[in-house]
Amino acid sequence: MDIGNDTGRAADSVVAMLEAKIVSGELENRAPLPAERELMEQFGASRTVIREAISKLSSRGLIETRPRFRPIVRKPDYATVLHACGNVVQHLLTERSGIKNLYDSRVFIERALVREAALAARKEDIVNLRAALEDNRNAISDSSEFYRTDVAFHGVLYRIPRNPIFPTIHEGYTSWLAPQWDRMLRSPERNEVNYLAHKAILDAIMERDPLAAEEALTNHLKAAWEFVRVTFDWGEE
Amino acid sequence: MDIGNDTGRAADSVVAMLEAKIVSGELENRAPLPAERELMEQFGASRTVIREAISKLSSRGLIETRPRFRPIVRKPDYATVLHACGNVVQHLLTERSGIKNLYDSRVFIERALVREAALAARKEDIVNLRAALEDNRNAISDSSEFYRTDVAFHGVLYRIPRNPIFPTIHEGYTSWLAPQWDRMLRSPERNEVNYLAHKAILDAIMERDPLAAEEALTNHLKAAWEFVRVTFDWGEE
DNA sequence: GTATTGCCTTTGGTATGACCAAACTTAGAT
DNA sequence: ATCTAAGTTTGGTCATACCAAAGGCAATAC
Repeated sequence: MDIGNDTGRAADSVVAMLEAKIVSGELENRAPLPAERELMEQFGASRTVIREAISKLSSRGLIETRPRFRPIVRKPDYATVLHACGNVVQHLLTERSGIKNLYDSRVFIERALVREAALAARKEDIVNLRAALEDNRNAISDSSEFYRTDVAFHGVLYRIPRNPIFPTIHEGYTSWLAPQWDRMLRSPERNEVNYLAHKAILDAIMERDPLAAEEALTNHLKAAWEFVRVTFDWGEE
Repeated sequence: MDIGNDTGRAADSVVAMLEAKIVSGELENRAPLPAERELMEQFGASRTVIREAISKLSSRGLIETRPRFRPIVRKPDYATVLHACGNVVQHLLTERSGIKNLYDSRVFIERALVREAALAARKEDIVNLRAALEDNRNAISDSSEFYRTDVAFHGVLYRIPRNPIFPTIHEGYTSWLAPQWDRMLRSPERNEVNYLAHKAILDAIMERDPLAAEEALTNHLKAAWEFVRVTFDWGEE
C-alpha cells in the first residue's frame, strides 16, 4: 500500500537521519532544529529536499512546526499517535455511521473498563473515582464545569489498567466525539442524570459487581447517545 | 499543539481545496491526480507549494504516492487511519515497555471480544469460528500457513461486533506487534498448542460461558507472550 | 492481428538562486 | 538596566532548469 511512505526519494534518507538523531537524543527534545540552510550543508542536499524532509517529520509528529518559526524537536509519545490519527479520523466522522461506530467502540471499551474496575480496582482507584464523582456533584449547576468533571470521571476509568494507551484512547474519544453537541446539550437536569449514572457505576464497582457495573455504564452511555440522537432528530439507526 | 498542521502556509489552502475535491468525489477515488504543472496553473501557485500540498495529503493518507508515479486519489477509510498511526507507533515500539503496553491492550480488547462473543455471537459467527479453527487444524504442520490461519481466527473475533473499527484494530496489532518473532518462533508443536487454545476459546463461546471464554483467551495470549519473553530472554517485566 | 521494440513526450524529483516578510540579534539611546 | 531601532538571519514562496523514469506512439517483427 505505502501511503505517505514515499520510498525512493532523497528526502527520505534525510528523514531517516534526522529521525535517528531525534530518537538517539543527539537532537534534544524541545530544542529547535538547525536552520534549513545549515541542514542542507550538513546533509549535502538542496533546500528542496531538506524542506520536504522537515514536512514529512512534521507529519509524523517528530517535530512541531509553526509558520516562520524554527521547527522544534519532539520525541514521539502516545499523544503524537493520537494527533496523527486525528487528521484522518475527522474524515470518517462526516458520515453518521462513522460517528456511531466510534461511539459504539467507546461503549465497548468502557464496558470492559468498568468490568475490569469492579474486578481489580485498587484502593487508590476507588479514591480517585470517589473524588471525581464528588467533583461531578459539585458542578451540577455549572454545565461547563460539569463537562470537564464528566470527562475527568471517565478518565479515571481509563487510567485503572495503568496502560498509557488507554488514557490516550480516552483523549481521542473526547476530542473526536462531538464535543460540540456535548457542550451545548447540557443542563443542570441532565448533569444530575449523569451524576447519578456515574454514582451507580461507582457503587457497582465498590460492590465488586462487574455485571452491575457493566450494565450501569452501558445504560449511561446508551442514554447519552439516545439523547443526542433524538435531539438532533437523527432517526433510527 | 498543532503537530503536522502547519497552519498559515499557502500549501494549506491547496491542501484544503484538494481535500474538498477528494471527499466530494470531484476527484474520483483511485484516479490519478492531475499533473503538478497543471495543478499549479489551476490553483495559481508555484510548484513548490503544490508539491508540499501533495506531500501533506500523502501523509494524511488522502493520496497514495509512489516515486515517479502519478499520485493516486484515495478516499479515507479505516485502513487509512491505521496507516497514519503506523509511522508514529513504530517509534513507541523501540522500547520494550511500548511493546508490552500494546500487547496488554490487545489482551484487554480480545478478552472483551470473546466475552462478547460468548454472550452475543450469532450462528454465522460460530460457523465462521469453526471454519477458522478447522483451518488452524489443517495447517498445524505448515507454520507459515498456520500463522495466516491463526491471525484469521482472531480476525473472526474482531468481526463479531460488526463494527469496522475492530478489524482495523486487529490489523494494527498484527502488523505492529512483531510479526518478526511471531513467524520465526513457530513450530508444529507450538501450532498444536495454539490450535488447542483456540479450540478451548471456541468451546467456551459455544457453551455461552463468558468467564471461561475470557479465561481461555487470557491463557492463550499470556502464554504466547511468555513464550516470546523467555525465548528472547527479556527478563521479568 | 497481436506482440515487440525503440523513439519522443510528459512528468516527477532535485538543484539553484532570488526575494520578501517576519523573527531574531545586537548595538545604541534613554 | 531597559527599551528601541537598525541590521542580520531565516522560513515561505516563486521561477527556472535539468535529469531520469514513466507513458504514449508508431514502426517493425511474428
